[in-house]
Amino acid sequence: MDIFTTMQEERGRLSQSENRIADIVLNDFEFAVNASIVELAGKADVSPPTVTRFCRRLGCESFSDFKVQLARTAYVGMRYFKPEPKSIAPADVAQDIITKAQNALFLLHRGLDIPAIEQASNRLAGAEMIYAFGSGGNSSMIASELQNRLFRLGLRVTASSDHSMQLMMAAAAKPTDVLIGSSLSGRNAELVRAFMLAREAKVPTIALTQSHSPVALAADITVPIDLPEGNNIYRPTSTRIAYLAVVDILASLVAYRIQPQATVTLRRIKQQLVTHRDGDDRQLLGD
Amino acid sequence: MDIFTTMQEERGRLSQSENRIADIVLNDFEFAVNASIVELAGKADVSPPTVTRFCRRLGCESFSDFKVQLARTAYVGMRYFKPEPKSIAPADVAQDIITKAQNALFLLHRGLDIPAIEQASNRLAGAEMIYAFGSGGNSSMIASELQNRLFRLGLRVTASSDHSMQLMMAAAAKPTDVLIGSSLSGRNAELVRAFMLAREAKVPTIALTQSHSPVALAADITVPIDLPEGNNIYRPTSTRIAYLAVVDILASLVAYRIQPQATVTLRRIKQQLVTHRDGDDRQLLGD
DNA sequence: GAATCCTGCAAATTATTTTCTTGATACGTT
DNA sequence: AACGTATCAAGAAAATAATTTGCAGGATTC
Repeated sequence: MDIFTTMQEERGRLSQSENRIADIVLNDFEFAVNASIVELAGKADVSPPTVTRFCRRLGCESFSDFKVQLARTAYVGMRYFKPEPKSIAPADVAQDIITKAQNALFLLHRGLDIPAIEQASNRLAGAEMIYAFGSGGNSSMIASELQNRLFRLGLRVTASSDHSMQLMMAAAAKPTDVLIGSSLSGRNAELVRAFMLAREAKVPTIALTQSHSPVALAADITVPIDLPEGNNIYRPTSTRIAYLAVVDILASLVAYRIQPQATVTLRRIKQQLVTHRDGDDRQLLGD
Repeated sequence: MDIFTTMQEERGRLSQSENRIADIVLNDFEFAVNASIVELAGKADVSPPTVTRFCRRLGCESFSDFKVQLARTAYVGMRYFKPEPKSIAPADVAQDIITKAQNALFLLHRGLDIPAIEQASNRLAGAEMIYAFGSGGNSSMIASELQNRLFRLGLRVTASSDHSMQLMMAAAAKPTDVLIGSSLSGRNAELVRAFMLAREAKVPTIALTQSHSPVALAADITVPIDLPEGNNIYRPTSTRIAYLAVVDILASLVAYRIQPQATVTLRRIKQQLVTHRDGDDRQLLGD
């Protein structure tokens, strides 16, 4: 666990002096990582020993250990508390976007439901046919990414972003198939309907979505992805990056599970690309 | 600049004692962030003052400042030096993928050519029509992402992953249009050809690709994206995430540039989605 | 052979932690 | 209700540990 989370969780259980320290660290992180124990104590209006005790309570060895822990999570974790970019200068915009993306990955990792992912990858690895569903600019990309990643492993996959097709496919699917759907908001009603249909037909379903959302509830297995969205309307979706990472993880696990088969297929695809020299992802298959 | 890069760059200019310190820090990072100056000095077989001088030379205020800097970059930067995941246990695979993705973002940020990005976004903002090209599972995704992001801003865009279409479009484009192409490897010959065609017709071209690659050389403006690929054949493309981030940055800058127009279009699209309730990216337009 | 630079020693300084003590609060007892 | 005791927080001072500075010897280079 990282120190920031710990600090926020412990917040209630701390004494008032300790809370003041926590406040300062949380608010003025830059100051905190650079300050000595005396400076920090001074600013919080407490004595140095209190700071030491504060660090210990948070599970650190010592004050300097605390600072290291702090600096450690800072790069990613901290920025989460910072609001919008300082300016719209290109460098700031770039930094903001990259930071947000890193943050999304950070938070994703924190909240990842490993057992669910494992279960999902097992299902996928054993499926006779996989249907990947998603609509809207973002989820449809996830769906095709699933297709893209899984077909390379020698699996039978089709992706669809078309609601009507999704319903028909869900109706046509067999219990030995798997239906996997993505919805960033978790409120894609059509996808829910497709999942319902699948459920009636005993087709296993996997959802990549926000937990407790309608889509999540409609699926057999949910791989929850819960991230706060930034609020700049021009700046969507570091969330999408988190989804892609999840697809990456799923595909990797499936690959490990069906290793021999996958190697052969990959080699064949690669051969194809090298021979033709016009593909654009030779490198991406490894070299 | 981060301390790791600095350390590696300074490596040659350091004295032997200092080099020994650098070695230890580079190799056993975990030890280094936790050690006191005496411990570190002991392990490197030098005196504590030498360690202090070492830190100063690297541009740090003091030893503790050095440790903070170290811990700071560690989360992302350090992992870069670590090899493949420890095991194929789901949790390790997940961590590996996420770390690699964060790393890609980190390296992207480090190597970002801001002026090029700014230039590119200006061109895009002023284009009468935008053609977004990319082939192969990955770059075609980038192309459609460009389309997806830019059309929301009220720009005229079309994306194509079809070589023949690309050539025809390049031939049909006017000097007031812009052609933007993505190639992860930089060796997509067809894209190079399309760029050549565009050049003849004085159509401005933008490339998202590896610097110094054929594609980069064929374009007017190159936004270089240089990242080392991991070598696990099942594990492609934290690179793709970096490309997406670049698209995000470009789109944001374009948005800022044409603000009033963009707001209106976004509102309209959003209206559309809310009314129909079946889209999946209401949130992604902001709220 | 001179100058420069590296390096460690010892001293000085600074930072951190431990110990001890005080004061406050809560709880149980009369 | 009042008193006493236990418990805990928090600071002061002392002790300890860590870090830095100044200085001098030694190596290296020109």
